[in-house]
Amino acid sequence: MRSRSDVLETAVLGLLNESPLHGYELRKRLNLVLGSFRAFSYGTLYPALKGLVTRGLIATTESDPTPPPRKGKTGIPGRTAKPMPLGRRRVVYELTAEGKEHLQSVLATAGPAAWEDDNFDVRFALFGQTDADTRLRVLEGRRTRLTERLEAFRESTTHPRSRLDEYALELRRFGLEKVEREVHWLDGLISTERGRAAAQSHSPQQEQTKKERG
Amino acid sequence: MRSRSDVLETAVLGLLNESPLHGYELRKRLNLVLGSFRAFSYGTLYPALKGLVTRGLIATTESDPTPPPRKGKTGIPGRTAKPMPLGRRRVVYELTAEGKEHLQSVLATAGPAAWEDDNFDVRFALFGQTDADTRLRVLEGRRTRLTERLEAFRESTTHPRSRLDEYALELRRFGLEKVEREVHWLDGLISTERGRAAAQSHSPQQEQTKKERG
DNA sequence: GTTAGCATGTAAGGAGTTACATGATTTT
DNA sequence: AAAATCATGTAACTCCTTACATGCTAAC
Repeated sequence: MRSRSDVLETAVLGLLNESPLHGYELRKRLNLVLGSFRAFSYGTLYPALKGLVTRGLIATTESDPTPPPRKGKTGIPGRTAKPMPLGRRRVVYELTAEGKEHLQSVLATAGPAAWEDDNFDVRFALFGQTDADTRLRVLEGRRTRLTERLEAFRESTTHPRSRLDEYALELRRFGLEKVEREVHWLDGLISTERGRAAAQSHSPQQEQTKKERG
Repeated sequence: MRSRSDVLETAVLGLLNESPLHGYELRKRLNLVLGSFRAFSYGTLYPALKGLVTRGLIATTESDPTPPPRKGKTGIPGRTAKPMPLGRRRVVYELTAEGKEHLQSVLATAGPAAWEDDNFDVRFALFGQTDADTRLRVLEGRRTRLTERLEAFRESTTHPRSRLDEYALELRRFGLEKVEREVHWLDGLISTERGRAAAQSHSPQQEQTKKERG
């Protein structure tokens, strides 16, 4: 079974589902969307794309070298030993039918794999392609996970196995605060999602009585 | 040229400088001090300790099995020949003279290696063993680093190369907020350190007073 | 006319994890 | 007597980075 990171794979699939892209552009988008906290290099991206092609989840469409191809030289002179002379060609990737299917099944899961540290950010970034029910369950799962961590954190503070000095304590305090802030952030998101779910479930038949009807 | 992580190495040296420890205990302390955001496994720790021994920075002192020897068996019958059959023995590590020297030189550096994401936490956790001048410079260096990041972040938002959807934007916003909070945290620490430095320069009792500072 | 950015890839290797192997001691 | 925890270690593997190799095109 596929267990691990999948972060890059999911991110690539998610971005390509929005529009086909070539590797270079893909990397920029990746690092924009997952902004600053997770930057992948080409040495990671290209082999990963290769793997996805092999597994049939994405397909390549070699594009013409630059849209205006007025320069001749298309004939390839003499030495053809190489598998296409590298250069300003672009290899455009897009999802296959299986790729779309796979992505949907990934985005529909709401288990630990979705809310653990490594994966949560990507999954959240792709919430636009995730259904409302799953969004809510992922947010709640993450919230539970964080409060568990908070619990363990506080316990180890009240039962100190060894004394920490001033600075180590301050570092812990700040770390705790970060987690608390994320929980608070999640609370806001969760209530927004619940509001949306309520509005949506009433919407098809009857309009929710939110502001009007006073 | 030692460039990389060094995180574990520095952390180990720092902890052993406070008191000699055996591997198992060391790991627990490590994960307490660097709490939750960086947990190392034995598969990482033991080889690292081995390496530090090889490099002469730490030395082992094989301890008697179980410190409280009230239970018979204190004598330990003719052993010593074998590398000791695995079990409840403890290999206690402590810093050598070179190890102490090395640690001091590491803790005295205030360059990017001290304030980049990977290393900052460990360096901060060891501020209790760092001199005031270096503490301040590390904090300021980190602050500058973070404000640079903030700048780049905002620029890429005001010059959007591609539009991000609602959730991706929210993720970015929250990420930005985290960085802003850390800057604010640093501001508090920096002013505390400055206050301390001022107070200390009035009572030049012990400790080093070297360095100019005009 | 040279620098900077675009574009694609490969090879070597570092840092860390999981799973395994072994066994003693404490607790239930 | 079983289970948990203490304690040390190794082997295989994963993920990712750096450095390299190649060459086009735009801008200064």
